[in-house]
Amino acid sequence: MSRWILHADLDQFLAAAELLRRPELAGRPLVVGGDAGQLDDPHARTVVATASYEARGYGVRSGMPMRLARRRLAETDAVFLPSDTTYYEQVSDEVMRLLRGLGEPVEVIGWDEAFVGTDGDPRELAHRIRGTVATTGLSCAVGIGDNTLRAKTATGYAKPGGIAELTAANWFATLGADPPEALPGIGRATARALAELGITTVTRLAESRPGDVAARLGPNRGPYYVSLGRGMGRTELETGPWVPRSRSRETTFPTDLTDRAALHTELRTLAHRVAADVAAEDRDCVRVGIRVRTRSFRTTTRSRALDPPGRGADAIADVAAQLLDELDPDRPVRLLGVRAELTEPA
DNA sequence: TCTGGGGTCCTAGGACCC
DNA sequence: TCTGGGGTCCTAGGACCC
Repeated sequence: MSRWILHADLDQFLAAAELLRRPELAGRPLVVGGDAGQLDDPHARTVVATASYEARGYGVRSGMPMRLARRRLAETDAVFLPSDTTYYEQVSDEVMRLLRGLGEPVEVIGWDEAFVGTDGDPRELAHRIRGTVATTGLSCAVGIGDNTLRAKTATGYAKPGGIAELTAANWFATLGADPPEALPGIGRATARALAELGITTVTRLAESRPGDVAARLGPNRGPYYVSLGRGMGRTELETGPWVPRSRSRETTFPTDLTDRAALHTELRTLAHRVAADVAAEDRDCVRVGIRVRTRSFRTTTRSRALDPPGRGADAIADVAAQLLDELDPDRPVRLLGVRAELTEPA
């Protein structure tokens, strides 16, 4: 247990990582997203993964359709780069290695985010984290909190590249009047459900009766949301390596597929990629799932135990094919995905 | 906003068993 | 079989995060 929790969040990570190896692009709007093969396809159905701060100045945001981003940046000297996940993982690994070298407990929670705990001076550590990250050529914002939730929420006030602090002492003064969506873990759907209960601010959420929220949002989630409103979080960090529980691959096709044989070909390709990922983990698959999204954006999933568990590509592909046959989509398919649930690691 | 890809966790209903 | 209550597993879907 740590007296203080710090949350470090790398600034515009994918764009910043690209600038590390292409410093000549500094200052120009930069947008990262899509695969290398789709970059020049004007019809590709991709979205923005990360926009640099310059690009954000033109209203470009993560998750925005790439075609819209191109339109917004049409009159600029913007640069568009495909996602290079292998490279980002390398850069991320190096940053996390340096953070672990600080001598404090570290919990990695994503490519560009980590919690660091300390019983010492949190301001001093925050500056040390920023200095350490700076040695890689990247920068980060740091949130200081008395638990994980307050630290992560604080980072929102620190971006980009600053330091902010949220504790029990200033929690409600800082965001009590904000909508519940200001809290990590509460999205649009939950916010709407809370609004129907008359809960429109963090303070009102904190003052709600857990049972009332549970009746609407579930026996565990309800009380959990109330605890979020109160600013409660963990003070214990999970410092072990991240162990994936599943591996999946999915593809959105440039144009919808209707041909059954073509769907099966794509499904097998995905299943073999998943099988390779499973084998790379040196674990077995216990359950195979597929995901089908049709033209109307309606998404359906099916899954079945793999009996016996294993990692054979054909065994995984055969179950996926069975599930697709049983689902038998009668509408044009825009996305196909295959997922493997994994055994516990050895 | 014609809406990616890779993950995690929770919920709820039905099956099944005692 | 005019029929209870509960636990657990399986499955589909929803919500959220980066």
